[in-house]
Amino acid sequence: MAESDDNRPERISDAEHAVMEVLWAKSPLTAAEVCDEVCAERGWSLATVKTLLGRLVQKHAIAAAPDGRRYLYSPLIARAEYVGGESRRLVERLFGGRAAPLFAHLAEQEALTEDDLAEIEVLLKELRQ
Amino acid sequence: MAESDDNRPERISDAEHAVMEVLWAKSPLTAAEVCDEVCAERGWSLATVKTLLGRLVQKHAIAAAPDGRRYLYSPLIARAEYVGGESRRLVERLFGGRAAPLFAHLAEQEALTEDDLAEIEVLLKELRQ
DNA sequence: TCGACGTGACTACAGATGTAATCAACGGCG
DNA sequence: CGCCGTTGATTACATCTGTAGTCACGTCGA
Repeated sequence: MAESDDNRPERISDAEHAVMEVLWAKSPLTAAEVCDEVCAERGWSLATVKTLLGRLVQKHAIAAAPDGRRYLYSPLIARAEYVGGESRRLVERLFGGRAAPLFAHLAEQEALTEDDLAEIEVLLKELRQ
Repeated sequence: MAESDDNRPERISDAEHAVMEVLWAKSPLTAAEVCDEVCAERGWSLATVKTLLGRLVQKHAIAAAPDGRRYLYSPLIARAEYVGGESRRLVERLFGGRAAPLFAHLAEQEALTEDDLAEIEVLLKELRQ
């Protein structure tokens, strides 16, 4: 057990993230099926998708289950987990861990819609009870 | 006005961001002074800081004003600008541009302190009036 | 049976990033 | 006046990322 224990999930890059989104939306999928979902949108070739899938497997972010002579890929980490981690990273880096300033920023930038405000209001109430 | 317009600020990497933080906190500073602020914390050498400063100058993120035989570095982009951009990028990538789900996530992860909640409540009221 | 095609493995390669050493020049101290 | 240290510039180099080509192999249809 030399040093293999990468229980700390490795960083997922931007392009890799696009692939993850596809698998989170629907899985398991073959490489070709993943390509069907993103290749047009991002202007990728199937080869690119294969590379990304390979890297994600290495990073233990997805699993490759043999199915005949190809693989079916499925996410190993939950979307919520990833999203949570990334959010926390950002809040940490930019706002010293405090979420309120982030909220203030989004508000200033008018990045908050009426709907957002309403939803947040509801959430606040729930958290407060 | 050929094509020079790099008005879109180039991407600032993680390490570079650390340097920006120092300059946002106080500027102008010399390379050595910047190093005083971060080298210990991040385990960097002065050489590393110089490289990062150079790259930031190239990216037009900071300005280097000659002062005798060295430079004084100052931010060219405001922290609020950077922070705003990064926040929006994240919300865009992970939540389809909607801020409410981000908030919900932070709430779930218990990343929101009582103080955060209070502050956000106040902000909400302001936005709502 | 045989060849076209789907498929994963391997390779490629440029650019970004993290981290730093080395070099050359200038200016102040002794 | 000459040497040393400070400083920016240049170069280095491993790794990660984005994007893709190539290759070998096995399978299915003709």
